[in-house]
Amino acid sequence: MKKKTTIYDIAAKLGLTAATVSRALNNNAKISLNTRKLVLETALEMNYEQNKLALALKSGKSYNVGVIVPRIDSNFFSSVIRGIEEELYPKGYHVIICQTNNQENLEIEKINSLLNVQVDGILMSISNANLEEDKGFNKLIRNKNTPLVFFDRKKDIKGVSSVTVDDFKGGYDATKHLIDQGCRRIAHLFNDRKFEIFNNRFLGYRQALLDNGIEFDESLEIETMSNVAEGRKSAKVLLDMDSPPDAIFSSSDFAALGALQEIKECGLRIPEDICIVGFSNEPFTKFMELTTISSVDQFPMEMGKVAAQVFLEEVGNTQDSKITKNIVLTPELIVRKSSLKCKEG
Amino acid sequence: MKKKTTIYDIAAKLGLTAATVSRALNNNAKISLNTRKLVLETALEMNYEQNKLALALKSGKSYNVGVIVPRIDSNFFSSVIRGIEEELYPKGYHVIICQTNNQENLEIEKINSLLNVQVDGILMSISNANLEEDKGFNKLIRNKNTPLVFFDRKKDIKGVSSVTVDDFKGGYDATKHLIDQGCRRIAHLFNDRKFEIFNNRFLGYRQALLDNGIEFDESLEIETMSNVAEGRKSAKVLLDMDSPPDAIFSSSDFAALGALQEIKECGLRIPEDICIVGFSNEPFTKFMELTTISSVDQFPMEMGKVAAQVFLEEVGNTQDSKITKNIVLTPELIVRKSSLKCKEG
DNA sequence: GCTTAAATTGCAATCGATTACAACCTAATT
DNA sequence: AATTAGGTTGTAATCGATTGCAATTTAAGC
Repeated sequence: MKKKTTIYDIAAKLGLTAATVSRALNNNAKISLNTRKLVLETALEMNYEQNKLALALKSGKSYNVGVIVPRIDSNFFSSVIRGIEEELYPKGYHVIICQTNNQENLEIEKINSLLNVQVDGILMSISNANLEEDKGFNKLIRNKNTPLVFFDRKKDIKGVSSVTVDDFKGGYDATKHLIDQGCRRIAHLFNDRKFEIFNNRFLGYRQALLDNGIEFDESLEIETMSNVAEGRKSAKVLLDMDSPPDAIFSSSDFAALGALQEIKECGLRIPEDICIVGFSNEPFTKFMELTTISSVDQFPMEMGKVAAQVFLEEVGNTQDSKITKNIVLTPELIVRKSSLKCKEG
Repeated sequence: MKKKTTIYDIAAKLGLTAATVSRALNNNAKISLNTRKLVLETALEMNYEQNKLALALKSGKSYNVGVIVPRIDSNFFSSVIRGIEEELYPKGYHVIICQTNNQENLEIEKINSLLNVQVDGILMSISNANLEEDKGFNKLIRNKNTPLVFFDRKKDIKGVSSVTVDDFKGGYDATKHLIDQGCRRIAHLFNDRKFEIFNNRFLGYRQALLDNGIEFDESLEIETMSNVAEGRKSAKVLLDMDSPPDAIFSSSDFAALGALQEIKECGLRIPEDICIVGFSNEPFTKFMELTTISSVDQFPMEMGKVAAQVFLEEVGNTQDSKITKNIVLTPELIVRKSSLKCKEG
């Protein structure tokens, strides 16, 4: 059984035409009941399976979508992809994965690569916010046949839909929660503000302070990359201050963890002395041995599902009047031990 | 710019034939330097991009591989997939993701689905070890055109290659390490032994005890599912014993964490009173605030790369004499605070 | 200047499926 | 009995690229 059987094989065996077989198989056209039954039986017998490649070429639809992420082995992105796959598979689509490692050139290259294999759409989280509108994107946009949907990290390009999370609200809620816990000197570990997501968390933090009559203190705002070591370093700086903060809101769970470790090592208590809230709801935040970490959940799987739905709408929409959707999901603050002073919260 | 340009468009513009254009584009046949240059320039001008779908249909190679996992949003599987993608993309392949949620029927369905879209190979981690050799697998094997490679969780089918980790050694090393730390009553939280991987960890544990003159005690061997709550439950059982263990080797990091939490809450110290070693080296094991958890690293990304290499060999091998490879990777015990009594380890 | 070989390019089939249109047969209507 | 409608099936083009073979042009050899 080397070669796969085609409709021609079936046709030959039955003394029919491929056209007839095709129609019988598709139940569609008016084929006599007899031949239809005959074809169906023979197809089963000969182990026939439709070659979707041929179909794709003929129909112009590959039923493949490409997903581009910086890396797949991060809880956030793999959860988004899970959502995408679960939403799209039942509709007949397959999901092709591409990683960029945050390299701009790879980003463009993989977009083109996906277009070459005739994907019906591309869902992506851009790695670099600074990216000017260049070749790859322009080509995507110009040729309206291939819908593009951004998720989480988007670029403002007209005609391109996006699904993001309300980072401003996330930052705001986290900060407000800390204020409600009685904290007044609230530090913020923020990440590169050139990224919309980080900037919005920052702005939410500032606004919450403002709304509650707390003046922001720039010395409490420390740029910190998203890893444990950097979190520790920033915490050290904060603890060395004359009047250290009584809370830290970190735009990254990893930095939050680093801060937590540093603070505990200095003999301070969490949340009694210093409250901590992170961002992203990484799995480990709830897997702490003692002090689970409060964090902001972004519902990545849900984000994937919604992005998939937006894509489905766009491919389904035959009109030229494509409506651009910019969907913003609402994040949710998950309060855990690291920030819960009063149990009656 | 609605429609994509094809070689026919180029040919028409140049008063040539598609055949000539194709050859010029492929540098291959003997096309005069003039026309070649002309074609190349025009192609660039018209923004031509090869339609890989047409190529795939013609050549019989889609340059797509399917990867089937129970779920993608687990650190282990997403790391494997990362490895696969990084290894395969440079060779011109794209990776299609499928999830089974551990449902057997979905497993078969997705195999067939992938075969229908003409993937050049399938890499998979089976969800259920009990699976009898049924339709989907048989079809794959019978039609030797599509290589199949198992990773991590395999099935013994002749003619099918696999890449796994030496779970026996992982279990052995973890246990031996605990013995070296002076532990003598070593408990084991194991998972469903119908799975080869869990059974091998179990056997490694037993063998290490045997080799070091420690008799195994069945009451210290508790079947425990891979989650925090179950880990706590089992730890409770162990702590309630007349002579509780002085160490726990868990076949799951999640169960290990549960045990750690339970033990700490009971006021016992780790590692002084009880040592703990987990399995899988989940990210959170090193992100503990105080007591980082020792664990066995399975090098999932490496596993993905190796599985991809095996696939590449199999597609590259035109001979009918396919050699089945069963590669076993060596895991590595990562010793952390939860099991390190003597600092001079 | 004519034959022959070499260099280019075109023709047409192929991959596997779909589908508009044509053709055929059968049975019903007048 | 002839016309017609309806039901079935075949013919051939199409999707976009590749490739063996044929055809043509060009250049070389004598």
